[in-house]
Amino acid sequence: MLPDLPEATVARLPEYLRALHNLAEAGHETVSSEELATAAGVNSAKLRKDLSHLGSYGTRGVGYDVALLVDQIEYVLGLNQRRSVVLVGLGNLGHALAGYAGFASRGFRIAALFDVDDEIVGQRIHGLIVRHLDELPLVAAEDPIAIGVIATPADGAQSVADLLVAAGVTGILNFAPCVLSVPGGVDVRKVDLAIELQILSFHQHRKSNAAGAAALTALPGGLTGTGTHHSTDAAEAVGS
Amino acid sequence: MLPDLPEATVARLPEYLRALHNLAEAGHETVSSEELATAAGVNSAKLRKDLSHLGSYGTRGVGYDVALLVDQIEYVLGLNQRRSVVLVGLGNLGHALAGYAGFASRGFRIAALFDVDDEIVGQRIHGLIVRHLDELPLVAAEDPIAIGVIATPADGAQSVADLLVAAGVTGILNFAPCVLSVPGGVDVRKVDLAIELQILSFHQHRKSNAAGAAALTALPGGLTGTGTHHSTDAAEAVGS
DNA sequence: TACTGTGAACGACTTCACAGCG
DNA sequence: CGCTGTGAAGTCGTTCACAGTA
Repeated sequence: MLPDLPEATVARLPEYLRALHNLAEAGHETVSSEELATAAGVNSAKLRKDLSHLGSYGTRGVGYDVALLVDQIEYVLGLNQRRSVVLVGLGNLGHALAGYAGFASRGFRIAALFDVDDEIVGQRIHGLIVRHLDELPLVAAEDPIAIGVIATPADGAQSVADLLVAAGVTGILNFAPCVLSVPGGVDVRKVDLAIELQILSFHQHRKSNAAGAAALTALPGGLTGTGTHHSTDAAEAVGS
Repeated sequence: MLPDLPEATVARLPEYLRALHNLAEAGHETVSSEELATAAGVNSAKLRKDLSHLGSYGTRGVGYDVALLVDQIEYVLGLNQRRSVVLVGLGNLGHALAGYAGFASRGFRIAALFDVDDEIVGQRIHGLIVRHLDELPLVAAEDPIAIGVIATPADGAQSVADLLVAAGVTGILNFAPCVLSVPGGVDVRKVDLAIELQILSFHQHRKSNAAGAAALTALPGGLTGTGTHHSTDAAEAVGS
């Protein structure tokens, strides 16, 4: 029933979905691969190939039906069934995550907040009482947890992951700066601010080192601006 | 001077760096590719190839000198020169980011906080006064800004990006759920919680759909546990 | 001997370019 | 005619397996 999607495609589907929601709100009923691609920040060939993997049917000469495509993508991503999310660690970051609107927007429900600090346990944050981490098994027994978000310091993260796994969680989003080891079948994704900054730093270091050399090897024709970037391509009109 | 590194390698260097710092604190003077690889959550072949791109010299039969490797990686990533970071948008998330310790830990310095909301401008957050976004050019003129972090709602993000670029910023970290378009030579990286959750959701949906089929097509030999995962490989000891 | 560094095989993803359909 | 869907080519990244060295 579910097609086998390349990881790279899966990672882009949520972006397509957001672009489609925007288009729907703006009143578009159909959209061409070219339009949707620019809205999502990719090129149209990639978008078409991605959508073709879903077996999704566009209409040649017309484009894709926006509402239909939304349904297809939401189905494939499993966004129909509401998934319970628990958040562990309510320091600065956890506090912010608890209030993040994007959480609720796509079928995710924050089921509980956990911490181990006595100063934090018992507090009400964005409408939920923070419970002690020890209660996690009870909560999980009541209402199966789909996804656990770890926003603790690095040293506690592995043991939190172990608890989550023991409670039946099969998807973990890790904000702690460390590697987690989990049994097979459990999916871990990592978000790390410091890593992102260091990658940006590399590219700047690279550019400033290249600057001297670039002056010497300047291309005849002198079109600058095609620098190092994996980012959104800003070229607006490539004259033919 | 700087070697040409594959993007995939660049993205892993910060993780190696963190692992190395941990090892150094634990008193290790040298480390083998195998040890470092597990500490960083990759396999050893990948690690060796990555390091070989830096032209880094390990010692055959021994391993890598921890302190030396730290220096090499920090140099390549450009972490020697302190880079100024500005943060735009001090809602829930921005507030948390302003207090994030990881910011300062690797040569990044928060130079200023900006917002447009009169309720927020003027507040002191983690030791810095929030300034109005209009003052960005002044701040940039005084002290060149390397990296801009956008933590605003999606609708404001593009114009913030434009202002940052106009102020000479060449690296942007975008937390807003939207695509930014920037001129060539400006590097944008995106962090999006909702996307990560949706990817996790996909894998769960996939697993639960596969469950029925898997029971029928169970492999002779019956080794379960090698599920769908791009995550840290949890295999602890693969007996030979 | 124990480990690194690396050519070569492999696999994944992207891009091209066009056949084919509405 | 315009646009999707897709084979085929090209690019990038990973893994293997071993030669070579301290």
